[in-house]
Amino acid sequence: MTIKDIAKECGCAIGTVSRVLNNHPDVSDNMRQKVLAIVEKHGFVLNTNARQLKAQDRKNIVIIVKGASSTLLNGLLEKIQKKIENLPYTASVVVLDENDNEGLVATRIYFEQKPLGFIFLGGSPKKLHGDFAKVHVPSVLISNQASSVGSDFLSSVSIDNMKASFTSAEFLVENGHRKIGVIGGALDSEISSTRYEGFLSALISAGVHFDFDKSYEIAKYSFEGGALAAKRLISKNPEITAVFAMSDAMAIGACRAFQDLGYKVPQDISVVGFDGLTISDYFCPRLTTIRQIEEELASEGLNVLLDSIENKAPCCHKIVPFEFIKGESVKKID
Amino acid sequence: MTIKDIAKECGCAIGTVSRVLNNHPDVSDNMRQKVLAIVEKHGFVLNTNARQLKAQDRKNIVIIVKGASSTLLNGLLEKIQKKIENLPYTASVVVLDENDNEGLVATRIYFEQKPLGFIFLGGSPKKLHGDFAKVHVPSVLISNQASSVGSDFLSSVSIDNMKASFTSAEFLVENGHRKIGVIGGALDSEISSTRYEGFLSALISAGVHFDFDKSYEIAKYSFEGGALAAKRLISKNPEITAVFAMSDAMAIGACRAFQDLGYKVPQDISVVGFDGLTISDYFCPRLTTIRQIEEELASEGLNVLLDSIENKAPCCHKIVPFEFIKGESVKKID
DNA sequence: TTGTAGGCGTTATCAC
DNA sequence: GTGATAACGCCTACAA
Repeated sequence: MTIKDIAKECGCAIGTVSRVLNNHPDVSDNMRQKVLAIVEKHGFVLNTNARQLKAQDRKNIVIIVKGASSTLLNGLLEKIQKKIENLPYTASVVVLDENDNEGLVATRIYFEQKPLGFIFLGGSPKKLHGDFAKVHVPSVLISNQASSVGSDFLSSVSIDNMKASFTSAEFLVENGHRKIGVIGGALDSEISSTRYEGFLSALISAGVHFDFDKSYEIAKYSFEGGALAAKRLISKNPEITAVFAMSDAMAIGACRAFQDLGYKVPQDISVVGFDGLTISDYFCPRLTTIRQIEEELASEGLNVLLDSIENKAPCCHKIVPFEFIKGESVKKID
Repeated sequence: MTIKDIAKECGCAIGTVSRVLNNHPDVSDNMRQKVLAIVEKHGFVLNTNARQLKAQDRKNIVIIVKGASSTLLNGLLEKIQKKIENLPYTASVVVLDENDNEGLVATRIYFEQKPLGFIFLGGSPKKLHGDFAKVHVPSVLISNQASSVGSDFLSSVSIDNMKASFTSAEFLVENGHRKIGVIGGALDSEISSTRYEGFLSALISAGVHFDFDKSYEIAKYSFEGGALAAKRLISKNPEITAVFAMSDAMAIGACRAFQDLGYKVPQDISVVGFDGLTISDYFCPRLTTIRQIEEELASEGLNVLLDSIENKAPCCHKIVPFEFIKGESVKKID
């Protein structure tokens, strides 16, 4: 069933049908009704491929979500999709797992679909090198800093990770903690190293020593990763009184592991997280954490992208505010 | 940049370029290399719209996810996308929030894109009536039963919710609980009413009375919903010794609320959940729950859909096994 | 082995 | 207001 069939059945030309279906004004009411009736009768709709082939301007924005398990990213995704709905664009979503390479995927999609732009929800600037340099459409990385990529097309919106981790670490120190363990990602990840830096400078400015080999455990950003790392950490360094975890998921995993080993949180050991996931407010104990404000991240991210797309604004790297959540997972010690 | 430009630059005809790009055998190696080199140099790829316009067979499957916040669904989504990648189909994803109408959205997409089929991750059979009846392509609802819809195109894959909730409730009863509260959805939702039915029949067969008005609290399937309902429940019926929550999220919310009110779980009150989310194994206490096996749900769901698409198999409603997780959130009482 | 040309379903620009 | 007709980018007989 094509526009042609409709035209034939209607006894008119295809142009007329097209005009009706595209709400062009220059069609007689009479004809319009007639066409509409037949269209309705067959439940006919225009072929999207043909339209887009013709109307050579795709208005699609591709959203690439890294790690389906992150509640933060899913909240963002929903918000952004909702916003785009009200704009003259469409959005398509690709969900990747931790091991996929978002840069490669984006590059493939770029050539296949020629979207207007990309939004990366999570994902690492590290993966946005190499092939991705060929992608010459505006993109924005949300929740991570991407200035290190040095691309003319890639913007980013994130919180000040350094300051945030500084704040958390400072809070631990202020509460009397001196022997602090860290559960974080490998330091070749920009985000992990930035958070580590912030943590470290808080300790340094408080005159607290930190022994990397003894007190830093590398883990995956997940419940399981946090739990495993917590066990390794406590066994090689049983004196620690607090743990700085680089994500809420890790923090929760760590809490679980500590409880399993007979330590109570925060009575026996304090834990701080990072992200401010919904669950962190329902977990027992409520997590002390850094909340990334979804609304802020989502709307700023989209704004930056649209500004690049519509006004050819140069790429930029925005910092949005975060919130320190006091929670209940840190105990004051002497 | 089109096939034509490549041909010109290459000094050959567009047919040759097309053949190279489609891996046709009848091209001289010489020519092939030459074309490939130029294609590579420009990073050129064929226009998807034009191909599909021509090859009139769209191979797209649309996945509609209801409620971005569910970890269960997101795990499923990732698995299904991965599976489809290895098949001669593409998949596109739409994420809806709790308030959207998945039936309406699917209907719109059906007419706009004419996909091969739909996969609903979560969502309610209730919403798949009405307009959705016009959607004449195979679809499958995953994690809920859809036989009640009575559509010839809509299959479903789910666990036996009745048996699962029976199992949970039975476990509570076996552990000495007689005064049990329920935190569930409104009973006009098929899933909630089925789970309630299973719960009830376990109580009945154990000779335990259940007073709906006094002991059933309607809540949203979320942490917050569970927490609010738990507070209402305990204030109107402080004698309960256990709570049957219809989702892990609700159960976690309830645990949080109980702790806030000074009740310890499971010492003072027992809680069972439903879903078997990853967090349920990390929460403190570990949740007693029903695990829906993602792998099973994902692969069965896709199989059912593909069987309908490829072999015109009639729609069917499959039951996949669940797992009862004992956890630590139920205490044996006398 | 390679080039040519018609057509996929639509839109838009012409005439009429 | 309406009807032809030429693109859009690609594939594929068919011809050379």
